[in-house]
Parts: sequence; C-alpha cells; structure tokens
Amino acid sequence: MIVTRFAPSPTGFLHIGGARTALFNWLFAKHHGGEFRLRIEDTDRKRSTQEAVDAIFAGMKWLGLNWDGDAVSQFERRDRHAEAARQLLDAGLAYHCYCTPEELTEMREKARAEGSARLYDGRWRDRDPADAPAGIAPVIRLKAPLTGETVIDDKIQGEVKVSNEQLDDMILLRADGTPTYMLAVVVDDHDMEITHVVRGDDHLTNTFRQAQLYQALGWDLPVFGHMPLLHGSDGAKLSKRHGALGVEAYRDMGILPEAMNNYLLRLGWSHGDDEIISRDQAIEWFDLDGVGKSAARFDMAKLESLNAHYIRHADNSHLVSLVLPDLKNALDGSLSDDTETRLLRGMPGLKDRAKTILELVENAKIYAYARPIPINDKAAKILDGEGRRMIEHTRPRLGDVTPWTQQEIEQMVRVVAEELGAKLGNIAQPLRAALTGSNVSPGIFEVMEVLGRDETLGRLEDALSGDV
RNA sequence: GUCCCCAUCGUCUAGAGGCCUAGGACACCACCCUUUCAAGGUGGCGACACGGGUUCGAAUCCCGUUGGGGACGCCA
Repeated sequence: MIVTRFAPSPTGFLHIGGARTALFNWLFAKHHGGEFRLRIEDTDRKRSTQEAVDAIFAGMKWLGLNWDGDAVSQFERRDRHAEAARQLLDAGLAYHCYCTPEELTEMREKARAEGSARLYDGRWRDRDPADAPAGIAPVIRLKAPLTGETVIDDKIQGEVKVSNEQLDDMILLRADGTPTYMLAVVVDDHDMEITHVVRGDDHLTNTFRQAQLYQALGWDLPVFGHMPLLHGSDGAKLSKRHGALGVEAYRDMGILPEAMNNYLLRLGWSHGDDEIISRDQAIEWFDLDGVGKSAARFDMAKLESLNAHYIRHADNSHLVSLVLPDLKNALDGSLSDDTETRLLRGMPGLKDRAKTILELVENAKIYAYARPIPINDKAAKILDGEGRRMIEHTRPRLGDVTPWTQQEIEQMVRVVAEELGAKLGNIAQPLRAALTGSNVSPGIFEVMEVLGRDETLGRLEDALSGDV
C-alpha cells in the first residue's frame, strides 16, 4: 500500500506552498487508494507552539485535506531518534565529534576559501575516543562514504546524483542529545512506513544525505518525488518576506477552498488543457508523471478568476451562509429583517458578479439595507432632474403589475418608456440608483422582484421625497 | 564560492522527432449581447533564452553558454 505524508514545521500558519505539497501528497495517496499521514516537525522547541500546530490543523481542514490516523509529533519521538543514532555508533557507522563551534566556523571558512564542498574535515572520524577532551559534550556524526556517488531515482526530477566527496559527515545527534532534522525525518519516515516522500525541491540536496543514512541504517529507501517550488511574483522562493501568506489569509480575502485547491493543483501539475478540475476528477487523474519540473509563480488574478467560477457554481444557500455573518458585521444595526430571504432569492444575480466572497458581501448590501438606503454620489447624480422625473412617472404604474415578477415588471416599464418616448435605459438607470443606491447592480427588474413590491415602492418614495 | 535543479506567450501550462503556421487558461484589447456591471459569445495581441551538434526532419535528443532557482547550520 502507498503511504504518503505531509511534514510541516509549525511556523504560525499553513503556508501556501506547504498547502500545495499537502494537496499533492493527499491526491497521490487517494489516487492509489493509499494513506496520507501528517507529521508535525516540532523539534525546534523555540518555534513550536500549540497555536502554530492548531493553525496547520485548521488550514488542512479548511482545504478538506484529512489525514489518516493521529498527527505524529516529531518531538515526542526524540528517544527513538537517539536510539537510532546510538545503534549506528555501536555498529561503527557513526562517531563522536568534540569540535567546538569556533573550530567548525574556522573549518567552514577555510573550506570555502579553498573552494571545497566539505565543510567539516572529519578530524574526529578515525580518532581514538581516548583523546576525547574532558568537559566537552560531543555530537554524533555519521561516518559517510568518502568515495563513490549517491544516486537518487527521483520520480519527478529523474535521476539525480552527486559525488560523495561533496558530502561531509553530518551531525545526527546534537551535543544536548536531541536529534537533528536529517536523522529525525529518516527515522520517522521509516517508522511511519512512508512509501513515497513527495516534498519541495528545496529538499533535493538533503535527499543525498538522507539516502546515506538509510543505507547506514540498513533500510530501504522510500520513493522520492521532488516537486518544483512555488515562487512569488518576483520569481524567488515564496517566503514570509515575499508576501507568502497562510491559507487562512486567502480565506479572509474571500477565496473558496474549492478554488484554492483547483488553483494549487494547476501550479506544477497538469492534465492536458483541463483547467476546472473537481476534487473527484483530481483524484482520478493525479499522478506524479503529470508534475512538471520548473517552478511556478503565484498569480492572484488567476486564483480570483477560478474563485469567480466556483462562486458562480456554488449552492445559493451555502453562499448566503458565508455572506451573512460579514454582512451583519458591516451593517450592524441597520440590517433589514428580510435580508436572509432576499439574499437567497437574489443570489443568482449576485453570484455572477463577484470574484471573491468579500465582493459578494459588498454587492449583497442592496438586499440588506433597511430604509432609507444610502445613496452614493454616482447614484445621486442619476437621480437629479430627468432621472427623478422618470421615477415619478413610473412609480404609480408599478401598483398595477401582477404578478410581481421580473418579467411583468419589465413589461410594464417598457410600456411606460414607450409612452414617454424614452429608452429603457433612461428609466432603468434611475430605478437602479433609487433602489440600490448605486449605478451598478444585478438586473434591476430582478432586484425589484427580490425586494418585493412594498420595499420597491418604499425605496422609490424615499428617493422622490429626497429623504435619503 | 561549491554542489544540485530548472528554462514554451506577462503568468499558469499543452507538447514525450514529423499531427506545430506551437494549442488552452488567466490577464489585456476590440466587437457582439445588453437596463448598469458582470456572466456568456466572437476575434486580436502574445512564447519555444542563445549557440553548436545528432537527424531527411527538433520546442521535443546531446553538448555548451546565458539566465533563474535551490542547498550548503549542533534550523526544519
């Protein structure tokens, strides 16, 4: 069975790039009928807080990426990591190193100056343990192969190799006895029976070292797939500095999780010319061979375009439930009692006109206002002189419209327009201004139907009386 | 500096030697529809980084150059 995992470190939120990694792993597992696991890489105690872990859970949940079993805490497995290091020590495949930080810095500088890749010179590698200086706690280093090469058969990048002369003896266990990342990932991935490690490209060079570790431990390598990184609009790796946001920031911008999933999926993966891809379709189609090799830039405009599509196709009552809280917030006390029912009926006209839920809220205000409604500058201008005259002529005739439907209303207004020798637009625009307080809105006859006859006549009266 | 990876329209991508006069999507522009704005429809602008090979034939294969990115911590 195929088992994948997502292993974020808790940094305060679910990073957008991490979300994509999680999605790919989730999809890959689902496609193959396998399992998807979650592991929190919280060994850096300074950075790990419960809030940060919760933020990851919340982000995953929002995206609908459920994981199998309980999330694993890497920190809680530190004894097992140390045990693996000791095992290597006993087998003579690792050794104690007593170098001080100062010595290491010196070595590093020297190596750089000489153009050498080996930053640690291996000075304790074959030294007699009896030479150990007193009072210095040693680290444990892997006795890595000095010659030959390490080859990775990467399912996304292809065959990648490096000469072992480039790799020095990495630290496995720190002086304080805690495991390093390299040790922890390898031990955890092995113990969690991860079969496929799909992660960002930035781990590609780490993989060589991890492969050496697997070898020393006598374990089989999982299958690796290194996906291209997500870049900011400036072309550099997405980071906090580059405006990389947590997934919840996009939720707050009014992005739907469906749109986010679809967008993230298409960043670095494709299935021919398909753009709009449902989750079921994604599960059916997703595989590693569809993943590209080059980095992709994040493009908000395309995300919004996808979002607009998902809003347009979303269930009306679902959209109402998303919009209502924000609307109450924005309008506070001046919310009409009829808001919810109006929203439900007006949603078809509203949802075609919004790229985000935030815009939807803004546009939905016309159905939430209690009389008298606010009139913006452009609408006020339309209501001057001629526009006002049109409403004066039209309003009385509205009482005769039966039934009160969009079609009947339009028919009546057309008759009035003809009588006045006016174009339909000459009446529609003033009606819009008076009824919505704006120069932009859904079809005005639809708005009238949703508002109902009483509210419509009332708002028109407000406009005529100047009581706005 | 050393090592690793990448390279098709502004952006995301299709393309696995002839189907390519390089296709789609977003963005942009124009037109149509039209009561405004959207949506929708039609059309337009717009790319194989460069140089060498290999081949009858290269966006596709090889080499180099250039450009971009990543990794080089007792961080993860």
